[in-house]
Amino acid sequence: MLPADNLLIRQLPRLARKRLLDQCEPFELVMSAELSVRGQSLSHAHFPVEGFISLVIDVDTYPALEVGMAGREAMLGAELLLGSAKAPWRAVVQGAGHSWRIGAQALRRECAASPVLLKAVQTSLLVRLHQQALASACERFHMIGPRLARWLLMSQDRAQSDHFHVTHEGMALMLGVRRVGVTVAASALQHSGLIRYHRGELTVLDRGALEARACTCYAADRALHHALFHPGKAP
Amino acid sequence: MLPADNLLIRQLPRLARKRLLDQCEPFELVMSAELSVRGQSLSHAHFPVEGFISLVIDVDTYPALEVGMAGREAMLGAELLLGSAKAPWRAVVQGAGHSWRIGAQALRRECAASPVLLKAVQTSLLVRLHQQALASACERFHMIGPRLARWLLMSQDRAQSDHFHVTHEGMALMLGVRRVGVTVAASALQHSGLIRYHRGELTVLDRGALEARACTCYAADRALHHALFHPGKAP
DNA sequence: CGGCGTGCGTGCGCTGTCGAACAGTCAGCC
DNA sequence: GGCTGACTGTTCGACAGCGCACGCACGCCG
Repeated sequence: MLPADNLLIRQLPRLARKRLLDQCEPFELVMSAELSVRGQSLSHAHFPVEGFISLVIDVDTYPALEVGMAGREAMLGAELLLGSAKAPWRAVVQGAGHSWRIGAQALRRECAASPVLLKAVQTSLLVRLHQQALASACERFHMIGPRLARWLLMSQDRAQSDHFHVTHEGMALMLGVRRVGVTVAASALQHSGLIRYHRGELTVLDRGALEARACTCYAADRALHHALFHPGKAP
Repeated sequence: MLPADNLLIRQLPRLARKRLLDQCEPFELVMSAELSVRGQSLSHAHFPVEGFISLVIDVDTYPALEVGMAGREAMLGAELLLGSAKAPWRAVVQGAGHSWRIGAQALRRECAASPVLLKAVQTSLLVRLHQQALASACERFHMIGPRLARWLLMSQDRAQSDHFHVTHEGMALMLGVRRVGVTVAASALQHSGLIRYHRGELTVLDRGALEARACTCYAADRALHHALFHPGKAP
């Protein structure tokens, strides 16, 4: 793997990048591993290179619900800047792969020493804040089909592959719906030839069509990310 | 009004408080005024003393949806610390009253100069992040009745009065439901003697019973706030 | 005092999702 | 080669909330 192939790290100037990487250690993201559990502070921040991580919240006895995602375009643990409070969510590995991780204290130290890193982490946090606000509305208003399409697109972006491992059950937990609901929605997508899946192996066949079926939140999310990380540039 | 009767300001040590207030100017929160509009950066941060402010997001053609609240226990604009990006939400005054406001640049300057202020603003931001995550789940899973009860309690806390002005239409916009849905839920509460209302004037009669009817998010929200602002202390 | 706008209550049919339960199918393993 | 566990598909009744539409009541203002 290219040592800096996390986009947040890659955009750092050479010196700052080296400083940061010196403090990081490689970490293997293992499918379904939990990098943090509810009510505990995060010990490390992660900069995924290949895999990706979902932030999942549990309320009452309801299934589960994804409230955020972090892949190579972002980081997990930007909120460590704000203090080491216990988070109400779990961080679950959704896609296996390599990542860089850095201890909470070291991250704060590096941010204090490197304004450009600080800025990157802050922006990452701002993205999270905005994404969560949009996600609230998505959960309230949008239907399963479009939400599933959106989730597939976002996962594909982060998995950097048109093929990844996920079951209906797993998607149901992310979307906060029943497994059966996902089966219906996914069947429709498969029959239309947009995706193909078989026993947990899912392949995206037609991204364009999927984008057309996704709720507006997908486009909004990308626009947001772009606006914050590349202000001023055309899309 | 007591000059520092915003809880965030009040908890500052005397010197830091004075420094901050010197940079602030009084600002009148007028009912239904919009302190920021979608897609524009916030020009000032606010520390409400009496009124309170809702963060509202608009998606597609759907009604509206509240994604955050700020009253005397908090501040509006903590995210200015992270940069001055355009926010995807509107800030709407829900309860009239006094507030202190400070320019975005001045806020950043003061935070740089006063670690204790910085810490307070950071904690405020962390609270927002956690609240939004919980709110997502609330929007996905909970029913209108409990959500309405929760909203009434949260509003009462911030209005610091058992009486405030709000119509069914207004509550419907906050909860992202139809006005009729609120009418039904509110009637039930009124018939049970928990609240009383008449043409936009609403009074909470039985807080305890309301808490029993509210979804778990109300207790969760309070616990969160308490844990972050008063770590270590018993509830 | 009569009109009009705002706020509140009710009814009806529709639909997306839920909960529960069950059947079929494929993969790997002893 | 058959068993076992994981994954997928289907069905059924129930129901919360939706969109739409109509009616009523209060209060302000000319």
